[in-house]
Amino acid sequence: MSYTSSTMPELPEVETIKHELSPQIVGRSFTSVIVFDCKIMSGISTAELRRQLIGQAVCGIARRGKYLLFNLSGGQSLVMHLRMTGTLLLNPEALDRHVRAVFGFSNGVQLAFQDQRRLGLIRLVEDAEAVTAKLGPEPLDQSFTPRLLAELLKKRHIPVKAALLDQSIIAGIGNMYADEALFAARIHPLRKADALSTREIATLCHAIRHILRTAIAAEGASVNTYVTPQGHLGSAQFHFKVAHKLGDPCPGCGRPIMRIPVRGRGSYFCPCCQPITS
DNA sequence: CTTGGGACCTGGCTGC
DNA sequence: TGCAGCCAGGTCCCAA
Repeated sequence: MSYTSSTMPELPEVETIKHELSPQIVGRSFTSVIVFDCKIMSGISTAELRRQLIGQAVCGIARRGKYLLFNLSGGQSLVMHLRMTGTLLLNPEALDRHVRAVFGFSNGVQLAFQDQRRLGLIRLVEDAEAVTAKLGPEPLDQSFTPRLLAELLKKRHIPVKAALLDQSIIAGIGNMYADEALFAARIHPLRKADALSTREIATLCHAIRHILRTAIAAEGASVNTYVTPQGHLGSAQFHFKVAHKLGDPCPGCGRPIMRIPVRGRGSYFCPCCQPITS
């Protein structure tokens, strides 16, 4: 079976990027800003971006959902979202034609924002909270308990898969990890969120956390475009049981993995291990 | 509140 | 071999 679509950065990939960038960039200040594709920047000219960034230090790099937040010494934040095909690369040897912007730092480090499909975003904001306020809770926080998940899902009469993908309900889960979590919890993606039992929600909660933690330990999933800023391939895709595995035997029962659209998104699951009724 | 659709975007794939 | 057209999906936006 071959992978038919690209992985996009979800929570584990963005967390890995944060982890690799922090020791290189935190405490350093911007010395240069080059923008090759101004579409990536939202609402600010290159000249203005340069004027505001150069000389500012990066106090810290944080992740919220799938957003990467560079907190700056002047109080602003440089917010990046990689969307589908965005990657951040440290000190690239050559600039691919998909590189949209390059930031230089006081220690000589160069950071390239590369994005084949040009859906990624970079924004300079006064307050990162303005961007992240709409996001639901972080699934890896201690506070993300079965009780909280039950609270989030109980009024949602939508497919549970759609609920997991809704960033205002839970932040950071994308298509691949939603499928993996639902398989691990043996829940059909079309089950209504408000119809899950307490036991199913508890299982799903633990599955989400386990899947994400395992993927972070594997430095994310490299199915197509994703690489870490140091250029490593992630290996989380080797742990996948259903995501992007149409027709492969289910690791649970051996029957073929199926794919159905849920809210227009390809959803991989095992009809035998994840029955619609239960 | 929900669903459904389109828009954005481009490379890879399919089918003729 | 060439080319048109479809598809992938994170997020936003609009209509019903």
